[in-house]
Amino acid sequence: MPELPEVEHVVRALRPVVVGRTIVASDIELPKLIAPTSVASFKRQITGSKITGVSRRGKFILIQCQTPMRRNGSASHAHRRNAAALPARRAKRGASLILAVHLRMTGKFLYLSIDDELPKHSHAIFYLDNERRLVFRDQRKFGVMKLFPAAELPDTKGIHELAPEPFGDEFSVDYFRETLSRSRRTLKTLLLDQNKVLGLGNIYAAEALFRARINPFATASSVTRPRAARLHTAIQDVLRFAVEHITGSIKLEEGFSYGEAFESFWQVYDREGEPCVKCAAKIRRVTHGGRSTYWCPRCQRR
DNA sequence: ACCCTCACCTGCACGC
DNA sequence: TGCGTGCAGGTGAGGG
Repeated sequence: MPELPEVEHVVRALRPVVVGRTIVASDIELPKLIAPTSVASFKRQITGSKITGVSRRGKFILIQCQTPMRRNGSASHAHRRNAAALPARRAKRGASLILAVHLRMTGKFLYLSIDDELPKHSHAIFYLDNERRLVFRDQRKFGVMKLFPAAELPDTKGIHELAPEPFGDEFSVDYFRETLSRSRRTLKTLLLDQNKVLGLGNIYAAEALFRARINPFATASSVTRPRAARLHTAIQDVLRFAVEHITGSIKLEEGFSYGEAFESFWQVYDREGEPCVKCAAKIRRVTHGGRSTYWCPRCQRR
């Protein structure tokens, strides 16, 4: 159930095992996973393409693929357009595609050998040229996959609106303060808006607010400069800590696990009624819109 | 632009 | 044992 650190972990785990591999065949068991693209079109485009890179934008996993040179009329429309627009030598290499994957709540990648049994909820299977399968499974079926020409990445809906990466220069204290000052929503809500602050989910938002000692229900625009700076630091610290401590291999089981350091890492999330680690007050929880917010009523008074 | 509710799905833990 | 309820780390649509 991934927030940015979990997605980053998946990217790092995928990269060494799939980059350089060619997808020789695929099965899509759940057409809505790739909608509105049809299964036939998806397979036609992806089959034979070589995975050239795996990266991340926010919580999207971006798998770069290079389609092979096509001989005749079997070329895709995108390829044909490129062939017309670009020099012949470039066109011969085929099209550059991106498979953007969002895991949502329960999406996972598995890297299986050919005789490993497919687990339940395996919705997409990519057969690689080394007798292995890259499997996407997703119990709740919320995950999405989208295949499009690499050139369209900057314009892709859902991606181009995303806020700057939390570890990039663009996500500065100034940017953060500006963003807060323009919103009258509560901090908790704002921190979950991927177009404003990128990478947090329900857990890390709660943890960042706790570390910054700021009330989740404070109005964003009313947060003082020093508090905004504190929260900015807390966001980066929380995400960085998680990225550094998530462990586990996609070769074996379900994506990732948390190292021992995590034992004491979640200080408020899922700890309703337990004593605050700093002041021993009882951690509180409220739900709105089906989502829980956890906080310490004493440390995060306002 | 915002807020709220609902929707998308399955499974698990809980209380009776 | 079962059954009903609420909850789950994400996001988007639709109405106000």
